[in-house]
Amino acid sequence: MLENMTGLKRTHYCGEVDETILGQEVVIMGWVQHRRDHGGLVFIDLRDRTGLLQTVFNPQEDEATHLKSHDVRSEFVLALRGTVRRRPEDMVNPNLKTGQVEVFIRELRVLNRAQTPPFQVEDHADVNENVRLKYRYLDLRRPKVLNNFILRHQVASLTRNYFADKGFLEVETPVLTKSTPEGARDYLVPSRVNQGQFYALPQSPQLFKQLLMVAGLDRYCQIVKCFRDEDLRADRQPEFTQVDLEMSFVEQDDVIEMLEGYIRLLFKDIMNLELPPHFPRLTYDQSMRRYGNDRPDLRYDLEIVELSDVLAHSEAKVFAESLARGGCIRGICAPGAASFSRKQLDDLVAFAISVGAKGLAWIKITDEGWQGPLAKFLTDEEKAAVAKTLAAKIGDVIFFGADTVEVVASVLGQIRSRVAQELGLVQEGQFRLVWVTDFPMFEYDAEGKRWAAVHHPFTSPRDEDLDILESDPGRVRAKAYDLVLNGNEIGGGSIRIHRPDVQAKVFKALGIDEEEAQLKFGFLLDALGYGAPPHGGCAFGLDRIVMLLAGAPSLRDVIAFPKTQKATCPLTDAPGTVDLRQLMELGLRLDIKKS
RNA sequence: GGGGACGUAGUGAAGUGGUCUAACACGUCUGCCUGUCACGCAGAAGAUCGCGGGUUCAAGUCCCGUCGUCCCCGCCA
Repeated sequence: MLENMTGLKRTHYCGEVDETILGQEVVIMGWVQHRRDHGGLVFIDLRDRTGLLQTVFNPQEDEATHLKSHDVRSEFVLALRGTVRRRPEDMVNPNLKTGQVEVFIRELRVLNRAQTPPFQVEDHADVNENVRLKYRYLDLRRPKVLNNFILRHQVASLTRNYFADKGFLEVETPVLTKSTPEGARDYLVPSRVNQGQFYALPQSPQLFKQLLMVAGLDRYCQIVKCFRDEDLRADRQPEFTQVDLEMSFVEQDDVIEMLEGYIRLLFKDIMNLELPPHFPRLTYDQSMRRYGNDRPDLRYDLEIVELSDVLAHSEAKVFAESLARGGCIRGICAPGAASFSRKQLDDLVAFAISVGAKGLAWIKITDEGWQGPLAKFLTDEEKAAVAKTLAAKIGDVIFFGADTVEVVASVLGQIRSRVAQELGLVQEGQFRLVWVTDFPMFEYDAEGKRWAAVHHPFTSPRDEDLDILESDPGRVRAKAYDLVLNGNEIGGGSIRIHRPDVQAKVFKALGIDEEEAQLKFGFLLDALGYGAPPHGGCAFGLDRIVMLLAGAPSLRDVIAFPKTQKATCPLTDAPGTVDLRQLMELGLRLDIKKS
C-alpha cells in the first residue's frame, strides 16, 4: 500500500510554489495538513518546513488519482506531482503565502501513513504543554513552534559570523571535566576506568577559555552547552546554551563595545530595529537602590525612592521599628493606581508577603485625602514631604517598604514589576537594554559564615580596591558587568585576574587556603604563572536571547527538547533507572532514602 | 526546603453536594456534497472525572494523603 519515491525528485518546497512558475510541472513532498472532500473535487493542503500549498484532485482530469486521494488522512506523508495553476480570482486565499496558486495533481504517492495525532497540528490548537513535549516531533510541525527554531538558527548563525569577522577562534572545550564545588551544583558523571571518581558537566567553560588566553589564542568564542543542577524556572533549564567568549589585552570598555556591536547586529538583522551605539549603564548600587534588583526592567519608570529621612520621626510603628533596627523606608509611586480594587491591593500585599515582606503598606491619594491602613499615622508635613519626594498626585497609590535594606529592595523590586504589569505599563515590542556594572566582589554567606564570590573567584577586583581586599572585602567592587534586556539578565562577564598574586589574595579572601586552591584550581594558578595576558570576556544566554526576541514566555519554547520543572523529559522519560550491571561496572551502589 | 494554581473523552473545556445515566467545541468514524481553504450537511462512537482513603443517605463537586504539570520564593560562582 505504501509507495516509494523512486523516479520522483522533489522540485520545490511547498512555500516556493508561486505565480512565477505557472504552468510548470512540480513535484512536492510533505505532510497532509488538511483534506477537504467535496465529493467531486478534493483539496489537500500539503505542508513542509516552508509552508502550506493547496493541491487539487479533479475526477475529470485524473480519475484514478482522485479516487486515491480519498484514503489520505491528516499527517500522511505524500509525494505529489502536478501542474501549477493560477487560482480563479475569487478563490485566492490571502492568508496563505501560496494563496495565489494551486497545483492540479496527476500523481499521488503515499510515502507513509500516520496515526491520528494526539492533537491537531495547527497554530490555533491550544494544547497542554506536557502533551506537546511528549509528542514534540508533532508539536514542532506547527509553524509557530517551528518559527522559534528558525529564529534560533538565525541568531546562532549571526553570532558565529559576527565573532568570526572580529577575529575570534572557535574552540571546543571539554564536556567531561572537573567538579568545582564553588557555585551551582554540578551534574556528575561516574568514571568507569577510575572507579569512585567523577567527571562534572561544565557549568561554563570559564577556566578553559582562560587557559586559551594563556595559550595566546587571543580571541575565543564558542556556542556551548552548559549544565547546572539547580531548581528550574520558566527562564532556567538544567542544560542551556551560552555564547561564550574571551578576549586578551582588553579592559572592560573594550569587551562592552564588542558586545554592543553584537547585540546591535542581532536586533538589526532579526528585528529590523536600530539600537543606539551605546547602551545606558547603571552601577550595581544604583540599580539595587532604584529598581530593587541587579536586572532592572527599564521599559517603565516606577522607581523606588528613599523615604528614610522624610519619615525619620514617623509615628507609624512599622516605620519607626525598621529604622531603629538599622533598616530603611522606601516607596514607589504608582501613577493612576487609585483605580485598583481593594482585592487587587490585598493581592499585592499577599504577594509581598510571599516574597519575604512582613507586609506592604499602601496609601491611595484621592480627592478626599489619603486613604489606607497607614494614612492616619502620617502628619500633614510628612504627607507633603512624601508626596513631594515621590512626585505623587491625586489618583496615585504609594507603596511603602520598611525593613532591612535587602528585604525592602527585593520586595519593592518585585512589587514594581507586578504593578507595572497591572497598570499596563509594559508595551509589547519594546526592547530596553542596560549594562549593570561595578558589582561587589563578594557577598557574605550567612549560612556558611564566609565571603562568597558574587560573580566567580576569577573575576578581577577594581584596581583601586586591591588594598582593601583583606581589610574590607564587602566594599571591594569587581570589574564585572551584566547586560540586561527588559528585566532579564541575558549576559554577564568580567575582566579576569591574570596575576597569580592577585588570584591568591582573592582565594584567601574567600577562605580558600593554599592547599585547597592548589587542589581545586591548581592548573589555573599554574597557568597564570606562565605569562597570562590581561584578559576578559563574557557569556550570553543564547536561549534567553532567542526567547526574548521570539516574545516567548518560557525557555521551553525555544529549546527543541526541553526538560520539565522537575528536570524530566516527557518524550524520552529521562532520567531513568539503569541496570544493576551498569552500576556494578561503575563501582556504584544505590542508597536511596525513602521518606 | 517553602508558598500558590491546576488535573473531567484523543485535544480544549463546562461543572460550586441530589435527573451527572457528565454539557459544549475541535478531532475521529460512516454517509452525502465539484471551489473549499479552521469547507458544509446528516448521523455515530468515544470519560471507571489523575490515583488512594475519608466525610455523607448521596462526592466530578467537601476533607486528608499521594502522583503529575505549571508559576513563584529559597537556590542558580
